[in-house]
Amino acid sequence: MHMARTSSNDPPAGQSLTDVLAGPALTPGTGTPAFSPLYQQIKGLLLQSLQSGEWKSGAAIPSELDLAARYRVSQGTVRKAIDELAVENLLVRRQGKGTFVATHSEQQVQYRFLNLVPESGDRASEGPAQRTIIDCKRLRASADVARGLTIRSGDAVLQVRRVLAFGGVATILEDLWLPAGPFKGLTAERLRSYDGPMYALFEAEFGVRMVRAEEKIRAVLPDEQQCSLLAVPTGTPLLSVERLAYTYKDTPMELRHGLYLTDKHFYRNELH
Amino acid sequence: MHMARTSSNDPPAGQSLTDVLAGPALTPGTGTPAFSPLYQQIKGLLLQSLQSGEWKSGAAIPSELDLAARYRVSQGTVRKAIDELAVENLLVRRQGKGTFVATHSEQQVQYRFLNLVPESGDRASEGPAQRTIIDCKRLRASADVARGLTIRSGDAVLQVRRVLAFGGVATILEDLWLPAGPFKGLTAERLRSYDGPMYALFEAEFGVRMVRAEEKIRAVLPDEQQCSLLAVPTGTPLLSVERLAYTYKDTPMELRHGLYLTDKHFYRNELH
DNA sequence: CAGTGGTCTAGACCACTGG
DNA sequence: CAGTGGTCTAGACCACTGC
Repeated sequence: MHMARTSSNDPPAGQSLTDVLAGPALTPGTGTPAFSPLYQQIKGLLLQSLQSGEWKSGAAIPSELDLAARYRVSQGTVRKAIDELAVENLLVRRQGKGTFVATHSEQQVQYRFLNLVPESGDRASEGPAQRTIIDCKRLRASADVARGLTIRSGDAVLQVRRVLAFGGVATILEDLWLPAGPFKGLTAERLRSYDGPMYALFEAEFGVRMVRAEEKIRAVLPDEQQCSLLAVPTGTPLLSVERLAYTYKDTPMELRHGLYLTDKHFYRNELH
Repeated sequence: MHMARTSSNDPPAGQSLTDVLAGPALTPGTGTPAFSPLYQQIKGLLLQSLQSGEWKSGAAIPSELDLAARYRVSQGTVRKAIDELAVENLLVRRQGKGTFVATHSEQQVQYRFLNLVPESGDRASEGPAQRTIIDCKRLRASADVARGLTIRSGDAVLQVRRVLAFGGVATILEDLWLPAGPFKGLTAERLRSYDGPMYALFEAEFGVRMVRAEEKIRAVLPDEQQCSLLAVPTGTPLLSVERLAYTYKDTPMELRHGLYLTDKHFYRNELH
């Protein structure tokens, strides 16, 4: 078996890291073992603890020294693993306090996944969004929805429709599709009674943390129903935002289609 | 003067880093000196060398060991500085070869700042864009343009208009505004004769490297002229993409307004 | 004050590239 | 094979938090 480390720097005997790893991690199709740095393996273990729910949303994970002892590696190595998870927004470091599991239920990151901002650029000025749940239905996945969520066509899904308004002006119309399994018990009433971002509710009620998402954006003209829900005249161009949101391990957990009125707002993006 | 390091770990006497730094780096408004880690200061020096043109686009910068010797710090410290610049896409690391100044003139990153992708998701399949320069005029900055580029209203700017087509289908109509100073001598002919991304030409001809950009995206309806240039019927919704591109030191160097036809393409974005 | 993350060093060794 | 970036360790000390 290929090991990441075979030098004299190996930790003293005991339950070494390689003992708890699954296998040699071969690269399929090549005869050469895939080199996997120790910190990447640690990262995988941390990810596992996150996914398994060992550490709850918003809670502190063990200190770097504790983790180093647990995995029998140096602090620097777990640091590097945590660094990457922090960059990916799965963990949040707070100097002097500890390292915490990222969550959608904090004021400062309320809109982590919403790139629509008011013309002024200042979200605080327009105040919080007014959320209106239109309905929440259980139905069978269409081919499109099934493909997005990588489930079988016809599998049970929940469809949520809602409108977001800012300063009393309806601005976003959204349809969401969720796999019925992980979100069993979700109702329109529950959605209406929850005061906070939907992803925060998903964390709290269903233990589902959205970690990453991809969006496909187009310009479209709304149909009659969409016009009436957003209270805009026909012929008003809207942003169509199709989002696929993933939880850990790149598992798609939500398909979302949004229509954004970009009259007084715009979709902000940063390029690097 | 506040120094980042005052411990016994200080390097031996000689031209230490603090000798070459400008000042104490106070935080305005507070009486406490701003703590600036060594690697951040190194990062600033590297940035300076990039900005001054000491290292050309695409060229290798000195090795980590060389830089460590130059600045009299450990390899790990310059490593951390380079790490950040690599994350920001200012530098590119290549194991075994060296660290290079990022450039827009490489095949693999041709479309670093263009988020429009074909429906298939595969850019290679549609081949390279056909670029048509419509004109390149020298004129006086309007209030809007001046505000974006943080110059004075009425200052000389260059305006470029072009159309990009994919597979023969006009898809993007763009207007660019550039400060006339840094881009002195730019003509429509020069733009037409250059085979490659415009930002690559900017690097090669004017030493201007675009490093970062912000985009504001809206859905709009094109006017008559825009319709004819893109060969779409009136009433076709288009993506309006307003980009402000920056070079080093957060200096805005280009204002760009694009209209994207999202019929067979979409604007792709990743959320974290 | 103890405990946390953050910085810095010095040195060893590994993986990769090219002559 | 020498030179580059990449990993890992061990240990010291700094900055920040909260009791």
